[in-house]
Amino acid sequence: MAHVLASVAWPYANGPRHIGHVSGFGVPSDVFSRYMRMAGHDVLMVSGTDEHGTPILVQAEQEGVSPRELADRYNRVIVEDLAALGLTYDLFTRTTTRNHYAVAQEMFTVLHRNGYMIEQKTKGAISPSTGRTLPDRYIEGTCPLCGYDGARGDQCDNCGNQLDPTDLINPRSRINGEVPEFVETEHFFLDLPALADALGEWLRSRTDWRPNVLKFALNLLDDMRPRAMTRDIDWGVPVPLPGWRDNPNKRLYVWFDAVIGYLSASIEWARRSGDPEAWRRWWSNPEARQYYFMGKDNITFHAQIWPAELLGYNGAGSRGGSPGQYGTLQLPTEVVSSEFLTMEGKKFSSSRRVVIYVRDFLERYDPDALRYFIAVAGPENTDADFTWAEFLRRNNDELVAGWGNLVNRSISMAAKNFGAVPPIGSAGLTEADQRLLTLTREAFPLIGGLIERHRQKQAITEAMRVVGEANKYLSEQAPWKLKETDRERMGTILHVALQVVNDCNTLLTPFLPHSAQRIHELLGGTGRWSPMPEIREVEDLDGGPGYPILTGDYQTEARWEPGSLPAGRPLAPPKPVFRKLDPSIVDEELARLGG
RNA sequence: CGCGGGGUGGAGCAGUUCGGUAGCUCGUCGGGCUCAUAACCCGAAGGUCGUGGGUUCAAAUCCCACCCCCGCCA
Repeated sequence: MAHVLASVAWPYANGPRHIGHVSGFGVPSDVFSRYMRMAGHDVLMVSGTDEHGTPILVQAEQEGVSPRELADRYNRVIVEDLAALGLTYDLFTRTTTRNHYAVAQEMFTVLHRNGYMIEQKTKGAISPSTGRTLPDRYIEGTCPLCGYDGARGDQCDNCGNQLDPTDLINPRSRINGEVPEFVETEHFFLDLPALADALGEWLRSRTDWRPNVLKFALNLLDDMRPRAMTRDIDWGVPVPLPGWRDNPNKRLYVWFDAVIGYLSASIEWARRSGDPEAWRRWWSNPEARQYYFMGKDNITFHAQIWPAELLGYNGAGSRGGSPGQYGTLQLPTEVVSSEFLTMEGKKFSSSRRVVIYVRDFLERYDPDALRYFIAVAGPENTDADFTWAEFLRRNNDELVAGWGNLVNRSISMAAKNFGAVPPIGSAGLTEADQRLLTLTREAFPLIGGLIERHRQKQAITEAMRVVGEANKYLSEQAPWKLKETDRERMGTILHVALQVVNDCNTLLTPFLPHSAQRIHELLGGTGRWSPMPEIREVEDLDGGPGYPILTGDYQTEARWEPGSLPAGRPLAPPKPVFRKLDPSIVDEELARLGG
């Protein structure tokens, strides 16, 4: 038994999340966590909505509400969506809690005390009308190198060169078109060069990551410059230093505080659990394992910035130092990053309506249908494309025709002919029976190992292969032909088939938890098999406004091992578990997409 | 001229780390079965593994050059 921290990327609360988002961080982290719990590990899965930063302000202005109101609105939408997908967070919170502010400030304070936050004057762009930092990507103008007019402050999309906002010819704000002002401003920079050696040592000891993630992370080591961790902005966590704390226009950089969310959420979870120190089992214990789930755009922050913050907090960089009140904190065991999902060959884009929001998807389709698609065809190691035609095919030809049909044909034959799980006949088991049972038993360590190594595509494919073997077994044994001639043998075959259906259901539980619960019940099981998260309205622990959290009790009898359905357990004729979709949905959905 | 990913039978992908008869799911065609959501099972057709060189007894897999596609704050 190990302590396993599942740290799931924090969705940004400036709008509803689409299926690309949840394919990167959501489903993979839940599959992993559900499996690890079934395998007997003590899992803590935490996340929340990321609610600071300029895009929230921009969106709030567009919608004519305060940033807090906007964050409240989308926090709730996102919480509801993640709950509907069945993602089993121990705590899904938000970055606007008092607890988070305190933890983020403790991290900053100790990093500063240890010498890893250096104060520097820089030239920064601000919006003259609001006085706020104008982030590089919100500035556009003409590229000085290629003359392209739509170049952004950080990079030109036409020629690909990295730019500085001051390089741009005719710079203007993408938010409101005004000309940015470049002013001298003071900020705190995370001293990455002082942490580079420690970071490199840690990263080079990570040998079993997905190769593309590791390669990307190692590349980052080549360019370690100090990075600003404060902003000229009035929305965010105050900078906890004299002269800064009360300055309404200086705040911590959104990414500085967002990654701290993993720690603050763990602490919040512990405080709510009644044992305020419980979080240390995952953070202070060198034997514990920490996995971070995200899309590839977040690799920089999880393989560089966050480990650097931790190393600096621990006093492990070249400037030395000592940890603060949390003690030495553990660095990530693995940064598990997905690639990107595209939509009908195009990049997701809300403005161009090349998008399908989680909420809209779940209004028309079942959560397990989406979870199946993401698990079997998602962007695990390479970009993947979501098309409605492919979704239809995967759902109808694989999920319904393969797995759903196996469940349905075996239970319904047993129910109609025996009304219960039939016993093994006096002739015992044949070689074919043994073969199928053995093959199913052997699938447990194989598939478990694959999930543990984050090879979920291969894992679910292997589970579906067992399903295929069971369908083949039924066709070869043809129990329906024995109704009049050898009822006992018919019972044996169905007994074997039902055991395998039960075990396949266990193997598929991490991927398809909603249907797993139903199949568990169709097989006469009682109680909770695959638990679901619940939304709970809570008070802020330190006197702030209340908010909804996602949490749950995920203890169940489900174990990652072959089960045993007792002969004689009553069975009723089943209703289909999975919905077959009409091919017309493809055209309907395509018509909903823009452009 | 940057960084990252990719180009394998009709579709989607695995295999490339440590070279050795080209594999999976689906589709197509033919057959079987009828328990099951017209689902299931068997068989067949279909690929010069982006292009051109090179290394090697042997290359999808290693080396060099080139072409094309897709991303670059989710």
